[in-house]
Amino acid sequence: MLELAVLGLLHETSMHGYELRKRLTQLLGAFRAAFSYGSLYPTLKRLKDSGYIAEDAGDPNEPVPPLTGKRGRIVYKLTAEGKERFADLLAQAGPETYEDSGFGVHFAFFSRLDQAQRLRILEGRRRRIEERREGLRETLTRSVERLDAYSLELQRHGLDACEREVRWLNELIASEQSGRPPSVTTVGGFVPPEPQAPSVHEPSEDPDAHRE
Amino acid sequence: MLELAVLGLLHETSMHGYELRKRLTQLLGAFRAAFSYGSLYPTLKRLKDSGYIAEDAGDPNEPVPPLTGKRGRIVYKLTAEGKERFADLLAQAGPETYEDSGFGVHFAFFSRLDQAQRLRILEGRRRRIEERREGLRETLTRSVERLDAYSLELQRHGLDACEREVRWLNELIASEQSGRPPSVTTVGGFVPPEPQAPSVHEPSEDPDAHRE
DNA sequence: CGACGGATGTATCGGTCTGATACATCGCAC
DNA sequence: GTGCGATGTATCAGACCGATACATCCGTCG
Repeated sequence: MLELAVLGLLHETSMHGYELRKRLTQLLGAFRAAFSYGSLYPTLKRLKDSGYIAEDAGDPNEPVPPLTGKRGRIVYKLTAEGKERFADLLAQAGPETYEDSGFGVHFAFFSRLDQAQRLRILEGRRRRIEERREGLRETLTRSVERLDAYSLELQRHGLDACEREVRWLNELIASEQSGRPPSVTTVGGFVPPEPQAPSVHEPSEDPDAHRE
Repeated sequence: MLELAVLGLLHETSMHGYELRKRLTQLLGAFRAAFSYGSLYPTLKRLKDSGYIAEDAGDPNEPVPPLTGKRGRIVYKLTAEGKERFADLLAQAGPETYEDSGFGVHFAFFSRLDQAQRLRILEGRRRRIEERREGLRETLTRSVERLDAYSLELQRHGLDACEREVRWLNELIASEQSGRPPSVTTVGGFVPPEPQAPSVHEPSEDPDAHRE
């Protein structure tokens, strides 16, 4: 997972470890806490040994900006093999792709996938969340007696979060299917009317209508 | 974390590993995926070696229910030291107590803490989520240009989730402060009117009014 | 009847990630 | 000029995951 994230970030710009972590934290802050240096630096070393990234000996026109002497920062750049590797990792969707952390990383680089791949991942994620949701519903209906008030409240909050995410995913999937770029300002569940030919049959209003 | 969760579950009933994992998944399904056997069984061994749990040689009145022969299930029970250990772990709130997984486990056993401890943990969690929320807000206002539409959507969804959780925590905190048990049926953000003396000043309607 | 799959049950292993820690430099404020 | 926070690289012990192995029990289907 970290590997994919690092390659993805270096795809945009060359960076050193410290900055990588900051960008990582910012980019994935929504879905996972943050990757720590304890995994970042070993990963960088591994990627370098594999030839996916290489030390970037600094642009001559930017002579080591603030840092000057000694063992300063180490800037990494993506190699051609690295780009290939990134594309492979991003496209091949293993089961962990739909887990919280994995999904966040994939989603962050969605613009590098085509529509079909995006749809596949979104639907896989939705399936995963729906399973979690069903589990919670079952717990809430079947074992109300066996759990104390706090546990129940926890289940309820989890269920609510699942339902929200499924709705979010449904909007994204509808967006993709209508060929439209991701939400312009879908803050309150409001989708702005876009000027577009009514191509297919539009899954209507029901946010839960899709198989099952 | 797993240690605390296992001790907490065995506090209620003696169980074997397989069932422990099922209960674990159910109880914490809302906040974390699940603990795997790869960490559960080593933890059980460690807890047993430490004397916090012990093999329960089966009730004589229930002579190994379905399983009969060979090396069947191993039922564990909590020892006196285990109960102490559980109380310690549950009460001492380290920084990881406010992380997703840690908070879920603590919350699940809230009924074994007193009101003051519950409030401390809820407020700590709220602080953590507020920090995450502020980070997301900053990203969304400051670096809109630098991120593509999908990354922005990810941030927005994360921000929404944070805001919801803060609101949830505020309700729980208000509940605790008014000495009332956790929500009876607070499904849609609706708090049923409860027959109770208007003890303190009731923080009114604003879900975000609390310091800051 | 036997064969097969799925739930139950215990257990280990390699690998990933975390949290703590160490250490060194830079720039700034007091 | 001295401390202090941000920048920067790096390692280590330990927690946890995913896969795998293996064995039993039970129901179903040919």
